[in-house]
Amino acid sequence: MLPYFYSLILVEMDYNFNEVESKWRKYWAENKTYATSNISDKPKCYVLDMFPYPSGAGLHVGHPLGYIASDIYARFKKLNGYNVLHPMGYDAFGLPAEQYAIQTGQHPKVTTDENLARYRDQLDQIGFSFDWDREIRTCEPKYYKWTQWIFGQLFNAWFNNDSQKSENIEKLIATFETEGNANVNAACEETPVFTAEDWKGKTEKEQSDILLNYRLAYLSDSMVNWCPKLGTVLANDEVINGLSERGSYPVERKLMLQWSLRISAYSERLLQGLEQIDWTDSLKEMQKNWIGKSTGCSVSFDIANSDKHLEVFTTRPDTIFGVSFMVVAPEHEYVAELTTADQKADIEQYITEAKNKTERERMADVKNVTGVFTGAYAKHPFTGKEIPIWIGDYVLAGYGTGAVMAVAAHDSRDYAFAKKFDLPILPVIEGGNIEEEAHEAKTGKLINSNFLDGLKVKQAMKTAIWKIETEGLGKGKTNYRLRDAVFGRQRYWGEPIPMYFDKGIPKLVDEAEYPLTLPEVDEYLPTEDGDPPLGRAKDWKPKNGDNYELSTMPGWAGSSWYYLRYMDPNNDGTFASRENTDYWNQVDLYIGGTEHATGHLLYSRFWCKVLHDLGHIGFDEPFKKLINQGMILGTSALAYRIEYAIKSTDATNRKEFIKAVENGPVLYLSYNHWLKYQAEELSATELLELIEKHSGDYVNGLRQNNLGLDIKSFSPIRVDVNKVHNNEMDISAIKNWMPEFNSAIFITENDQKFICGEEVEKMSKRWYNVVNPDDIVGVQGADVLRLYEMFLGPLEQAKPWSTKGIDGVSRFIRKFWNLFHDAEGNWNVSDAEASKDELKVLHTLIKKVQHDIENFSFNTSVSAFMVCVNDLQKLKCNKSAILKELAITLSPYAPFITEELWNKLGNNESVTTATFPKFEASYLIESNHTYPVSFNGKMRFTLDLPLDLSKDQIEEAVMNHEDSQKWLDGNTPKKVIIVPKKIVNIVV
RNA sequence: GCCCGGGUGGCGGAAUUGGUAGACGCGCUGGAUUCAAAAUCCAGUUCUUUCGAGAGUGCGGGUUCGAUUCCCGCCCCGGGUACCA
Repeated sequence: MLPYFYSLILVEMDYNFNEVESKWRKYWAENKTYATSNISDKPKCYVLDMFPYPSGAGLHVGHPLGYIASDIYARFKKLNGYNVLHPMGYDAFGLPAEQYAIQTGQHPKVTTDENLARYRDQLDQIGFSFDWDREIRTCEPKYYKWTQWIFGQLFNAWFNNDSQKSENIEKLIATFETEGNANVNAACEETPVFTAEDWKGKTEKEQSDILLNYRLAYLSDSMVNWCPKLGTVLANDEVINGLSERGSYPVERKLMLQWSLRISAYSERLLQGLEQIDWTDSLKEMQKNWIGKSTGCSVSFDIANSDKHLEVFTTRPDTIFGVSFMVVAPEHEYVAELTTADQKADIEQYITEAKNKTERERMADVKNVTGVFTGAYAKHPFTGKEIPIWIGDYVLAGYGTGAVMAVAAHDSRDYAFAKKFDLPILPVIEGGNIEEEAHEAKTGKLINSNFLDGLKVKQAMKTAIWKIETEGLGKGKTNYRLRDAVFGRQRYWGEPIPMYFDKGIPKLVDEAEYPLTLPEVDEYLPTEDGDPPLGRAKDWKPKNGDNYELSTMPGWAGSSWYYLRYMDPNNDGTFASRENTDYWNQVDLYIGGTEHATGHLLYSRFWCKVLHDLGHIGFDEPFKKLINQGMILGTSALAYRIEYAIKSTDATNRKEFIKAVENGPVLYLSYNHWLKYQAEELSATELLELIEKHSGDYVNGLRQNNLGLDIKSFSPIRVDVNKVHNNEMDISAIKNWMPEFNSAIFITENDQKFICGEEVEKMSKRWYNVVNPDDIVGVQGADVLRLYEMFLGPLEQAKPWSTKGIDGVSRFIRKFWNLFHDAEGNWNVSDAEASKDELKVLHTLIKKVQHDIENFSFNTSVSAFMVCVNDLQKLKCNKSAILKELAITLSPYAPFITEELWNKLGNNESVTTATFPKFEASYLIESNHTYPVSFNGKMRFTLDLPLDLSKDQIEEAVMNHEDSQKWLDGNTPKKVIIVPKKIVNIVV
């Protein structure tokens, strides 16, 4: 034990992060160090994080990963003279708070505010440079006032296919009034043609219904994803494998009157826009797949003995002569008409079965091919041959026309259908193994195809479309998979949709009445009539109409435009002034998880384009560059519980004794013992000896009664990772953690350590593997947390959290501190001039860090800092000129310690006002370069040569080297390759 | 099935994009300091080796003076997506 005063001195000498961090946290808040001005001569840089939903569990170490990266970038940009917008806020409407409200009756606002306060506290500890004056919360009326306003903009807009832009609905109404809808080319529901006279003759209700077909926000009867358990509808991206994203409850298809947004109108622009933005390929690919563009053509097939036509969409018009049957979806509108009398019973039964299948069952049943013949025939448009028409549930009602021309030879699904029902398979492209499988490749020449014979597939496609178009059978066409987004939610905790109904006509709430605030309700459940919770609100009536819309907006409404509000967060006259949105413009860097690829990131782009088209903002892509941070996984700690029974070596009184000892202690085995036992390097006898050694009395007692342990198996038991450090368990902490470990016996390694096994899995409370950032900050300091999270690996890669190695970063911080202090802990910085070696070390670092930050390679620059500090330590460098620039360079990564040292270096202003040092190449130039010399690719020796030698001079110098003769071994070199500043290779 | 990523020591991961593979950190080994420990510092640490060297970046081939990097064919892991015609 150390004398008390001695340990005090030790503490004094070390960097006291607690004191320093709380000091600067306070200073930054009081001086508004990170407040950003909207007026500046400086170039702007907008660095944004995906704002969090404040859940009850608080932040875990995975959350700050992206925030730290963006903070480093923002601080770096600020040091480089940019006016940086780096805000934070909360996506505060959402299901968990409402579910909690249903259970407890506590208002979701209360829950949300509590969670939010904890989030703020956790974020503050990590030292982010957020401008908290710009904080936004999507659940606050002053914010959602403008979410409602944007909804109004969507309601009052339609998409003109000719201009490929949204336009004001007034313009469309004017057109209807002067010339009807015949010449209007809009993204809309199918609407019968009418003249100006017809339009004027229609009632208000009829006009309203027609306009709903055109509006970007519209009410319609549509098939929606209904989740009975959550009591609400969900958008397509909120349904994963037939289960709800939140809570994983079953989802079914249901026809409902619903608000939707016409995002499908923007399919092409959302696709094209991807070309102009700097996102990762994988993310762009996800959006491309989600939009799902496919080009081909529509073809109309006459139905035999009928005046109807069956229209299909195909991407393979080249295979038209291979059509051997047609399949329509069970929900297709012609099914009843097509069905012949003798097929009627079968068809009806099939349709009933298909209807009763849930989405999930249908998905699970993909391999099981089903279908029924309708009894009807279509006529081939070119050959006139009769083709049977079937129904089958592999054809989806919602895509294309809900009917396909089946080319069994060249489509695997059609092939499977044909095999199952013994339909003809007609190959029309040479090659492939038609006996075994469909020949889907788009290569080879056409055969058995009349005018297409001999053409290559690609030519045949063009020719077929041309022929189909000239014969009036169909048209070249593009289809998109992207569906309109269902916008209403039958829930309480969301923005009220600013609509009311007046004699059944939906009308927009007057702008002057925004925000339409969320009314209070007695319970957060649907009403007895099945209305959403808002139906419970008392005295909630519109001035002029009958009732308000009762559904609320989905979670993604508020997050679809929040990046705009940060630009002008307190503006009460508009969502954000044009002046501010023009200045801040696009988000220069957006960091967030990939899970929002088909939700938030698509909706935000959509809203941005609409606002742009309507003239409210000057750009039509919100996020110029986007980086996805990888998920941080948990590393669970395992202790191996020994499952044993008591065995007796003596039959006498066995029962009694067993009864007496049956509730023996729980035994846990340390990892290495367990490993050896599994590998049979540790015998059962040896294990028993080990157990005896650790449990002394217990095993002794057993033996005295002629009893022993019979080891059956091992169960890996998860223990709290926060009580395990570098795989070593703190046994006393675990014993206090949960009663079941209290009397347990831990069989340790030979060095008395108990080592845990590992299991990488998602961070979750139930695996006891959640690590909170505040725990790390409390023990190691915020700078260490920041540096360590960056050091963990590439930002974009998913990686398990592990505290292995955090000590290395902690050591680095201490070494860095010690550069400024002598052995006694006294300030020791000299004003002497820096040496050439010291300058070289510093400028190598500056160059590296600058390059790394610009390329988002934060992990490697932490390494560079470590190398630099080690080198300076070896040089015993304490020159202020070096240390000053080093502090600025490190400040984006470790703001607290650098702020403290910067201040101690005699600066009154925050380090954030400094200028990031420029590296000077002159310090890095070496007069000599060490050339590795290889013979036939094998490195043999190195040679120091001046940098300014010509190739010939280098060759001469190499050949004159004594070792060269040895490796040449009397041969003359065939070739000498010299890569300047890199390598010399001699081929013999 | 299809579309993206990825596979490098005991571990996390580097490699200026075709030029000395394994930076940096963890862990481990040895040493210094200490009455002792902690902390700190120094040295070593891909594997094999007869100490000359040889092999080596998932596997098999290819291009090249030279391949972790480029090409072809496989295997495995992660993510996305799915009867989308």
